Amino acid sequence: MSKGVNLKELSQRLNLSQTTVSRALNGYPEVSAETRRRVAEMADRLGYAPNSQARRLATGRSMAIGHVIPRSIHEMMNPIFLEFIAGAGETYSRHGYDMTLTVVDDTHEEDAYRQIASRKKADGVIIHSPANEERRHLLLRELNLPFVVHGRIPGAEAETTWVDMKNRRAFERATNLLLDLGHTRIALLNGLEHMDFAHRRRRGFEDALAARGLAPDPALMRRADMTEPYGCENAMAMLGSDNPPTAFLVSSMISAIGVARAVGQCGLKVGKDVSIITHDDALSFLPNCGEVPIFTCTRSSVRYAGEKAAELLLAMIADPTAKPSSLHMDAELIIGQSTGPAPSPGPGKAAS
Amino acid sequence: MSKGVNLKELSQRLNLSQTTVSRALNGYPEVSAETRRRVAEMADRLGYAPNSQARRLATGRSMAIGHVIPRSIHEMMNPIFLEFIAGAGETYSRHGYDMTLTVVDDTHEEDAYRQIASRKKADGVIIHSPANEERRHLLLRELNLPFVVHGRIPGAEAETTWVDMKNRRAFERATNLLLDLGHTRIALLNGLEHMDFAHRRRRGFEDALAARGLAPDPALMRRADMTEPYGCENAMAMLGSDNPPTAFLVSSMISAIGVARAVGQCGLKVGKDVSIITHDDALSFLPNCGEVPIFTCTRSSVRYAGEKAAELLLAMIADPTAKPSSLHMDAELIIGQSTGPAPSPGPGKAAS
DNA sequence: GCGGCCATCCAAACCGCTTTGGATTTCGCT
DNA sequence: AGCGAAATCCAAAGCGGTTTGGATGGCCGC
Repeated sequence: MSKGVNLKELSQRLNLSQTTVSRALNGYPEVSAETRRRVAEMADRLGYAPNSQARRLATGRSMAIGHVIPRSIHEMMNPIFLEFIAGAGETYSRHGYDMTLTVVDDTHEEDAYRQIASRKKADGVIIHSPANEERRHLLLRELNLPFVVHGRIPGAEAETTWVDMKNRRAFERATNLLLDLGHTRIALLNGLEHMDFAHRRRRGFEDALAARGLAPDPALMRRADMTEPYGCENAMAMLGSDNPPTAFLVSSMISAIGVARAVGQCGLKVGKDVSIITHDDALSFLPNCGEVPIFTCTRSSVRYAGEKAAELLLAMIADPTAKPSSLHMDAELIIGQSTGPAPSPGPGKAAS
Repeated sequence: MSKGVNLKELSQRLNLSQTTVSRALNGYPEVSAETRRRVAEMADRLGYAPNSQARRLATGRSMAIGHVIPRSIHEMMNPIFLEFIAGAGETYSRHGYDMTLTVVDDTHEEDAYRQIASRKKADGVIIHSPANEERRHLLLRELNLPFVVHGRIPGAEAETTWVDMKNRRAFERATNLLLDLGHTRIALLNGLEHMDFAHRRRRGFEDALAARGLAPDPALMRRADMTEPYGCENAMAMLGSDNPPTAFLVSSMISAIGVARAVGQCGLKVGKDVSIITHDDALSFLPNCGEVPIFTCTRSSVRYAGEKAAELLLAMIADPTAKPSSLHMDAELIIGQSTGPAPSPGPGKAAS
């Protein structure tokens, strides 16, 4: 635990060559057990730790994974992004990799990737929240930089490695649940639909309606950044209209909380007068659990997705020739307190 | 924009030495204008970019700032942390620094710092959310690793560089506002008080009460992770008690939303029957603005704090001999829709 | 005409590690 | 004994930059 010796000093103290010491520490076989022991002991007596820059230079691997976040992402995806990062970070550190974040404004995103590639700042990157017409994967391919996608790139599913949940399926099931409860006027508060995930969710919603011969009502569909006020304002407007929805399908817990606030402000009860189903990314600061969760939801842990995406990326780096393999996760459909049978339509309904 | 040449190849193509090329590119004076031009031109024709590992090794500076997040932090501070990071990240990239995150479980936090120091992974670090009895700064001092604190370390204010808001003052003012509105039963939903910021906030609350000769009621004080359910459940319990509060002072928007939900569920109106003041970290996904913000709040941008903390750290690295200099920011007190005069006490009050 | 001073440029050392290509010793086996 | 294989270990060559300590040549002043 002293100041910090380097390999040279360490090897001198041991009367061994740098080669042998290096090999002993890195677990190569051509060194005797006894020597290895001596080396290990001296190494930690002197508090030796290899300089990572030197090691990286020598091995040609930067032992880091890059995440570039354009401002547009982190404006809205904030909490989800961090949760993903937290999951990925664990995997990285377990494998001795570092994680570097680059915050850039949207116009410099491409530059950021080029820099990572040309200056060898990372061995691979993660693509976050792919859009409908995505181009980053083409650039990365050209730069020869391994990557995995959190989400899917439409049209490139087969040739890329990705981790995603079944967005369409989840919202289809959620919609069916509402339909089964008798709701027919269902509002959709979606995320920005130029993002792939939101696009798929809408399809799930529409498919479920169509399967029962219902057409979606454009007046009940919104798309935007998934903030709390977004949920509240739109729900308020819809509930105030003359043909209000009896149920909401919401793309994020945060907006769902806003919807719940609106419902309360209208003097209605969530789960009784108005049903809400939300997607739940299992964010740690927005727990939706307990005996009966507050919100009925489709749940899929973003954190877990981060862990898995990281594993796939590291595997890809370790063996660049391997075929792309992806992870397609089902969301859980969890019944909470926010759903109930559709209220009977007739006005002036009697009690009980 | 070709594959990627290195300095050697570049210098050969130019019939110059590596020395000269390196100097030309790094802006040293001992190279003629003409040569510099030629070098620059060829460099970008061949798409030359210096290998960062090599440069780091040669210069001995890692050009990176480390952030280590123990699991305990990111469980609860999630969104705030990311917002800070986003601010800091901008500063870093503007100065050519990288940002590396290390996610560790609490027991390995110290190891993480030791590794950063001994393997030279970063030139400095940021200490996040200091506790009441904090020890990280001692370790970092011992490791000789420059750092700045986001928040303050009690007892070490003078000898460390930090960026913090005036927590005590903010909550004192907020409490005074409520008192001025006639509220006397004010509940405090605080963050975990083993953290310095929460501790200060409570003092602000208590000081304001004391100044008017009021004693805080322990039944109206809570401390915990600032989740949404935390706000809701506790507000619910307090509002259901036989001597309920008429106002809430909350440490985080997220919990405040929970409080608002509870108020609604009790059939009461926020800003009329019950007042709420929250601290607002100006998180981008929880906007609390508009003509009249939803919540009356004390606001201080965490993002800005991140930018500033990063600047201080980089300055400190550039000149290690400089005296510690800190940034102590005032929070804005912003009147929103969630506060109003205390309702008249008498039960069975007549209308209007 | 000559020493001195800039202005330019370069060869080589160095940063701290990994890895190649032997050298040396030991040992089993015929 | 003799020999090849196996076990250990090492000197030195990278990795791709930066930086030190000169070289070289032109120009000025005396």
